[in-house]
Amino acid sequence: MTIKEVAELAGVSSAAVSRYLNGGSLSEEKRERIRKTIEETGYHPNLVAQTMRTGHIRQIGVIVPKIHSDSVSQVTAGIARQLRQRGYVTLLGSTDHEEGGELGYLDIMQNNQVAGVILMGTCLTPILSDAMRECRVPLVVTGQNYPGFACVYHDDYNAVRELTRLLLERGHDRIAFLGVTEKDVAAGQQRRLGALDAVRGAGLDPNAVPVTVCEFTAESGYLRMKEILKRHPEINGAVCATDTIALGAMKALREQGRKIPEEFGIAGVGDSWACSTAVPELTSAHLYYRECGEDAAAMLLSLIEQQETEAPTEMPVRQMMLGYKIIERGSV
Amino acid sequence: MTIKEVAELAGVSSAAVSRYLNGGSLSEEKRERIRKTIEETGYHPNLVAQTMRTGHIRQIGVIVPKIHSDSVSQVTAGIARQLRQRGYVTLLGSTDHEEGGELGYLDIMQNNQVAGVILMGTCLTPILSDAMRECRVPLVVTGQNYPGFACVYHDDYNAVRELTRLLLERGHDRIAFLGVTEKDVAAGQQRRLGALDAVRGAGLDPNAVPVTVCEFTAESGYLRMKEILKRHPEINGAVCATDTIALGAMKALREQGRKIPEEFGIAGVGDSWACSTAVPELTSAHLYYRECGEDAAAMLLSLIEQQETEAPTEMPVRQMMLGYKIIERGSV
DNA sequence: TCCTATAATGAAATCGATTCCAAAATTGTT
DNA sequence: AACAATTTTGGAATCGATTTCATTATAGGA
Repeated sequence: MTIKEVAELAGVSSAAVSRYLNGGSLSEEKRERIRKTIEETGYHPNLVAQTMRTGHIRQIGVIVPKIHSDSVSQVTAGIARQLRQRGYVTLLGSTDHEEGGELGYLDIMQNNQVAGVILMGTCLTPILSDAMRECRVPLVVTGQNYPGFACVYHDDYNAVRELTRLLLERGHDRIAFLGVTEKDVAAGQQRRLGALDAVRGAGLDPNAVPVTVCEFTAESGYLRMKEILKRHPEINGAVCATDTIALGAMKALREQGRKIPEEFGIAGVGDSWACSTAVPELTSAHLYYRECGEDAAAMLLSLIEQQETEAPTEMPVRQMMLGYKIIERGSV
Repeated sequence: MTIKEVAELAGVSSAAVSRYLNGGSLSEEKRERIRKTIEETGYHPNLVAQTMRTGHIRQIGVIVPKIHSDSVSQVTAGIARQLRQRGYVTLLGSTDHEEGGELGYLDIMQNNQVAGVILMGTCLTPILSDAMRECRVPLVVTGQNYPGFACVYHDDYNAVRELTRLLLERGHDRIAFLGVTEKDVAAGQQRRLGALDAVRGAGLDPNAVPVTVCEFTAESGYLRMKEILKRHPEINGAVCATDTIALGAMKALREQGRKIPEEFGIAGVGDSWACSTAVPELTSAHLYYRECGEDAAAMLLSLIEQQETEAPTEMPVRQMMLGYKIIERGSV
């Protein structure tokens, strides 16, 4: 079914049908004939042809490091939900943490003529930064604060700072920090800084805090925790950059017979569903992943609409930081 | 940058440039001039225009019930990976379990002129079945065996049967089954049948097995398990339709002071990462989610390629069942 | 050298929509 | 009734690619 065939059947020109669909002067009589024909034929305009002619496409590219991950899929759910509500569809690209995967997808998305891109940030390399700057369509970053780019991200620093403060208040004053790669500014650097600043704020020596770097897995948390317990048997608490790491670490603590929370306090970040199935339940900082996705999508769409309507006035880069909520459970 | 501009710069016709890109007779001299011009300008053909002209689009619609879920995101990762490898992109639609959401997305995908659709199945309603049959592009279902449609799914029945057999062999001979809605044939009906048939196979009475229906959450598993323990204090084992439910159920068991695995055995399905962080670690049936996604994508692409090349010969519907692997851990 | 195959070439048609424009129809004003 | 202003209308151009087709250049064979 094409617009021409509909026009033919309704006995009008294709221009008339187009005007019917998009608004334009049309006699009531033809309007009715066209309405009926479209109803009977079940005609839907071809979006590809529409895009071709107008240059407007309602597809948004979403580039994520690995869709199979609790936090990533939550953010993606938020994005997809918001986009759908506003009549857009999601073009998903999952890099599987492949080196330079974002670059490839940035190209793919642009070849597909997407109206905008949401990039879930992990490590910002100069080469990626360049590619992002050269991106011909609006772009919003989630989960990281990339200076100079529109971002929606979490208050990682204060979330972990408060979490650590809670541990210290509970008397777990010789803590270790199980972090992730520093290449990841939000989850790596910010969370570590938050933990160490809380230690400093309590009048303790941050240099005495054992700091280790884990993968984003429970297995890695388990192994690193075991090492720390061997090297620093005196510690009585651990702040972990993610829940997964914390849950792995708890296994190591059980093996060593450390009593949680009496002799040892532990906390994670992300408020994963698994927190409440652990023994004891894991204290964590809730981050608003879904909202992050929704806000990022909303921000992107407003950038796109701005670009389409207004003259290209210079606009300020928008950065949005979302709060957090400490969920206290039995592990501290 | 359009093909015309490239042609202009290279001093050839746009037809020549098109032939350069798609193969066709071209003198070595022009070939070189075009190559250089494309390199200098960084020209990429406009995929929308290409699609417009050829009718071939390299986008696949993927409709899932809820992207924020362990199993769903694993399958999606497999799909996206396979599609990317073969030069396709993923148009993601997450229905958030909204009533009739699949129908809406089926329309959206077709309006976007996708080359094919992968539908992650949950509940098959007659109305959905009709919509799927009316789908104008090839379609593959994952996770469910919908008769008459191309499917890639798991051996849910035998996975749970073997799991249950294991529990019984370990002496947990008075088991309960914590299932999910029967509207979901794979996770609801097949898994329940597997459990009950194993009971029957062991010479026990399947009618004596308490069966309950949970949501797909740990909280729900916790509540239902608590009820079962109150009503049937004699039971000494539980087979759960998902790991999440099982992990929730374990919390109820702890509260009641049931010793796992000495006095009580429990098992789940899905081999979630959280299985190995539980105390004791949860025995589960590993389902090949990622492979399911990859195989579904491969199957869809072969259908598409078949359709594009061959005459429309009548082809048999392909149904692929994937195996499972029992991962025995401390909970049985 | 001449003639026939074959390769190379670009003008033009095409995909399905939107939109400009000039012409036709309708309305309102004297 | 005559004219101006406004609305309605469909033909044709357009978006950026591919592909057909007729034509020209080249190669190979006698």
